[in-house]
Amino acid sequence: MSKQFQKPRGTEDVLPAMQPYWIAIHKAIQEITQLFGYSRIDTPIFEDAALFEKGTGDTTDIIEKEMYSFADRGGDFLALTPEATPALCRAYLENGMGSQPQPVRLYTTAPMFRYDRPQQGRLRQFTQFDCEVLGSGDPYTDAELIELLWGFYEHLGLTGIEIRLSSIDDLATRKNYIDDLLAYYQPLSDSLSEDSQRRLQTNPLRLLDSKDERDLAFKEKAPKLIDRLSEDAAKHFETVKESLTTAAIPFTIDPLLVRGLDYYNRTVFEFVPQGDNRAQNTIGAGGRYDGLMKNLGGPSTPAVGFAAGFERIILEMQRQEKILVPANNVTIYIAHLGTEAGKESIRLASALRKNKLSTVIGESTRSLKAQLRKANTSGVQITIIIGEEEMSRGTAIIKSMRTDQAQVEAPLNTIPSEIIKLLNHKNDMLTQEFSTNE
RNA sequence: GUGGGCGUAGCGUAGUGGUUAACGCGUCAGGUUGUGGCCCUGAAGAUCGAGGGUUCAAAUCCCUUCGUCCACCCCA
Repeated sequence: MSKQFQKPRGTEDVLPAMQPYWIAIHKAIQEITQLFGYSRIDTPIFEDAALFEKGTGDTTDIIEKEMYSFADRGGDFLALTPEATPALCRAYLENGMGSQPQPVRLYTTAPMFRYDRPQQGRLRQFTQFDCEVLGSGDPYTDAELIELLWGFYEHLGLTGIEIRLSSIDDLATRKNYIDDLLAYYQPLSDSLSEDSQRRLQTNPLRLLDSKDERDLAFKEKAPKLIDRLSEDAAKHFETVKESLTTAAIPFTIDPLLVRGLDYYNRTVFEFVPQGDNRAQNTIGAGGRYDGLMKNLGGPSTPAVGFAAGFERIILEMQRQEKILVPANNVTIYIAHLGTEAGKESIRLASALRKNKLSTVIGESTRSLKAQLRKANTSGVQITIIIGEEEMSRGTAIIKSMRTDQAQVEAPLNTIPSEIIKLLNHKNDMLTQEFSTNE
């Protein structure tokens, strides 16, 4: 025996039992993006690695240590997409979407890849729902995306989601702020956690994100960017807040909110389930990135977007006990005995399927009893029985599995219509039950 | 990348040095002549994650490795 293969670390099989969640998410995405007028786009699963180095930022962890990059046989240096935004921006630029009516509203769902150590809510291959509004600096679009994402979770029946909102201003102001932040933290260096001492060097904004007890007090007193926004950024932020209030979307201002990717400016936001203390609990996040397109070599084009991770949303659905089970779609099971009946069951199944009736054929190796047992556990509504006796008479037996009605024998060519009649009758009874209950 | 917990049939578990590794669910087959659900009986299915070591003897102790979970880091 050769060894059992295992899926690569940090990947998941989405088994049939989990498909209802995926279907529900895809459906919610389809509905909400349609309501907001977004168009679907699909981009390749791998791109020029430099796209992300320039786009996401070559000092971010995502690029520095987590990117699945490789040289292909022709020597091109490629990467499996670690995030969608740079890829969508590339597609926007490459396909001349800047010449279409602006802004361009796009969404996609795609697998993303990051070489990271897996834990709950963190996978090496995960799936994101991604929305971008390209070609507008209007603060209304920021609010629109937040409203869209809010509506998306509503469609899924999720409750208790908190929106954390902040503004990180534009690059110049932020740079000055970071200098001040460093000036504040530098003298305190010895009292900080090891991680935060490192952050002083690598990513000062992350100081505000520290969970270490030693850093908490300093964090509180640290200067906050949101208190000193530039006039333009402050005005922009005000409009975003007003728009959200108008749309009746609740949010909290989080002055400590920082985003991991270099390209963000002004509006940043995160969606976090309340009462969830798990580490990887952000189920959606995004912000504005007015500088990205220019970084990618295109004309300066303002844009804003978000990403939401399927797997984390599913964890939250389960935490909220939104338990979904696979629907049994099969209506009819054909139990058959003997070779002639076996052939007839193929003809019958074909006829039934042409009538849009979902049908499976029983296993010829099994006894009639075993076939019926199987029909029962698989939850079909109707079992058709054909044996030698029925074949000699040119008939088949229709047996209802969910009601106490006696089984009936009918000529083969009338089976589909008989079954349709039976199913409609049952549906009529159901609607009657519903209406009398009112 | 760092620290810690855990890996026994498809799933959930028992067994913590000593004869052929146990139980429940599930699967499959039977319970007379061609009819499901309940019940009964039986069977298949595990080289106890993998590799090495200690021992007369290892699922059980030790080491390595892989996977997984939790936290950090980071982020969806």
